[in-house]
Amino acid sequence: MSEIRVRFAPSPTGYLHVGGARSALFNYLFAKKNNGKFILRIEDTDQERSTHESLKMMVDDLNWLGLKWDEGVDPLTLKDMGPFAPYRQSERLSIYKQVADEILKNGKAYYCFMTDEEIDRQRAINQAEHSYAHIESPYAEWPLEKALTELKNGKSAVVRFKTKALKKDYILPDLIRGEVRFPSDMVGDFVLLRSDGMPVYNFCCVVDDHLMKISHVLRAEEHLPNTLRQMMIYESMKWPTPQFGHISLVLDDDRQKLSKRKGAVACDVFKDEGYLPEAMNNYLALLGWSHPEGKEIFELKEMEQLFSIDRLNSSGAVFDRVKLKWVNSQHLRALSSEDLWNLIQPHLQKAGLVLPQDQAWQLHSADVFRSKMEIASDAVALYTPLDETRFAIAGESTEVLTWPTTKVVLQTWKKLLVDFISEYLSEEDFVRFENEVKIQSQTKGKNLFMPMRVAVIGKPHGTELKILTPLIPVKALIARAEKVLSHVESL
RNA sequence: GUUCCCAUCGUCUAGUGGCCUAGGACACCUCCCUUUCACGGAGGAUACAGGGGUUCAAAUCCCCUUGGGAACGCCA
Repeated sequence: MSEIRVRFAPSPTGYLHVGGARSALFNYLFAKKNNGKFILRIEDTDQERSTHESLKMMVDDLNWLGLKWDEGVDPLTLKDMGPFAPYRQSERLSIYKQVADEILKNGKAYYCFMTDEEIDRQRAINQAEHSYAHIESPYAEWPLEKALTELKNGKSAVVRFKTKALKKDYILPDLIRGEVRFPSDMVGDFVLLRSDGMPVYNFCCVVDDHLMKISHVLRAEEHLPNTLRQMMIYESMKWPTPQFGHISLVLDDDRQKLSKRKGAVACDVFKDEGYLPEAMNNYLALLGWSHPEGKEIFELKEMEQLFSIDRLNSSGAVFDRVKLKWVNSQHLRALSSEDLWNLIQPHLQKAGLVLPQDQAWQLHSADVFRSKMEIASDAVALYTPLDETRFAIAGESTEVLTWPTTKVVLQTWKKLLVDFISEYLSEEDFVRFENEVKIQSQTKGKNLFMPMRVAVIGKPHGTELKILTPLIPVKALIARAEKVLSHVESL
C-alpha cells in the first residue's frame, strides 16, 4: 500500500480558526495513526489578503497545539522543508501555468474575455429568471489559436474550465458521508487562472494534491461543492483522485457556521485566555469524533493511537465554550504544581499582581487553587486578595461591619495574630484561631466568619479562609485587621 | 431560487436490525460534604423530527414530508 499523505492547507489571510484547527488535528491524527506524513501547505494565491504576519500566526498556533508537520514551511524560519518544495502556492506559479496550458491544449478549458459588466449582467438575468446562476461564456468554443491572437493584441482573459460537455453525474465516494452524487451541471464554467495569471483555489489544490502525492483529503464540509470541480480537473488531466472525507462543520449555538461575531473563534484568543493546548485538542476532537471507550478526557498521544475516520460524525457540531472550559479544568488538574505555576504566572504578571517570590509559596498556592480554576486566567481573581497593595474594604462589607458582634470578633482575631510568632499561619493554626475567636467572641455562623473574611480580604465572600490565610504573611494579616478595625470605629 | 449535505436529551455524543422500557459527558435541579462560593460524592429531569414501508424484530435499512445547514466569486 502506498504511503498515507495528508495535508492541512490554510490560506494566511487571518488567524487560525478553531474549525481550521480541528481540520488540522484530524489530518494530523490520521497521519500519525497510519504512519503517514502530515504536510502543511500554504495557499497564498490571494495576494491581496495573504500576509506574512498571518502565516506566522498560523504556524505559531499550530505549533502551540503540538500538531507537528513533516513537510511544509519550517516552523521557525518559515523556509521550505521537504521533498516536494516549494510548499507555498505563490512560489509554484510556473507549475500551475504549465498544467493550465495542457488543459487548454486538450480543449477542456478556454480563455474567456468577458468583462465584469457582462458577467454581472448575465447573473442579474439568471437571478431574475430563477434559473441556474451559471454564466454562459460566448468564448467557450473559440479555437485556442484565435484566443491566443487576442491575447497577443493585449486583451486580458481568465482561463475557464469547460463544464458544458460533461453531461453526467459524478459520484464521490466520501470517507465520511458515503456516496455523494453530483450532477455535472451543478457548477458552471469556473475559473482556473485569473486574468493576471494567478491560479485559483480549486485549480492549485488539485495540482498540488496530485504533485505532492496526497492520498487523503480531509477537509470541512463546506468544500463539498468544490470537490465536484476538482474531480473534473482530475479527470481532465487523467490523474487519479485522492480519497476525500468531508468533516462536519463547527457551528455556533444558532447552528450556523461558527463566526467571529458570536464570540472568540481564533485559536490564539484561547491561548491568551489560558487554555491548555491539550485541552483544545481534546475538546476539538470531541466535536465530531468519539473515543472508542467513551472517554472524555484524553491526551494527543492517545488519540494518535486510536484515531479512525470511522468514528467521525457526519452532522454539524455546536461549539460549546462551557464544555471546553470543563475539559480545560480537567487537564489543569493533571498538571504538576510547577507546571501549573508556570502556566498561571504570566497571567498574574500581566495583571500586575505583587506576590511573594519564594518557590515554596508559589507551588503551594498553585496547588491549593488548582481545583478553583478552569482556565489559567482565572488565577488572577484568585490571587488578587493575596496582593498586599490591593487590599481594600469593599462597599458590600459595610453591613457586616455594623453588626454588634463584629468588633469583638475582629479584636480577638487581631490579638491572636499579634501573639503568633511564625511568619505564616498553617491551615491548622487558622482552624484553631477561628475556634478561639468563636469561643472568645461568643459568635458563630456568619456572624463569625463574615467579619473574619472582611478582616482578611476586605469582602464578606470569597475563597475559604483556611486556604487564603496561610498564603498571607501574619504581619500583613495584622495590618489588614487593623485597617478594618479602624474602619469599624469610623462608622 | 438551484444543487448538495445533515437529523438521538438544551449541547457534544454512544448506538452499524434483536443486548435500547436508548448509555455517557457538559449544562440544569435535589440531597450529602463544607461555618459562604467552589471542589468532591449520591440522585433526578430531559432525546430517537413526523409519516409510510421492508422485517418475526427498526433509533438502526428504504421512501416521502418537515426542519436545519452549506455552496453557488477573477475568496479559500
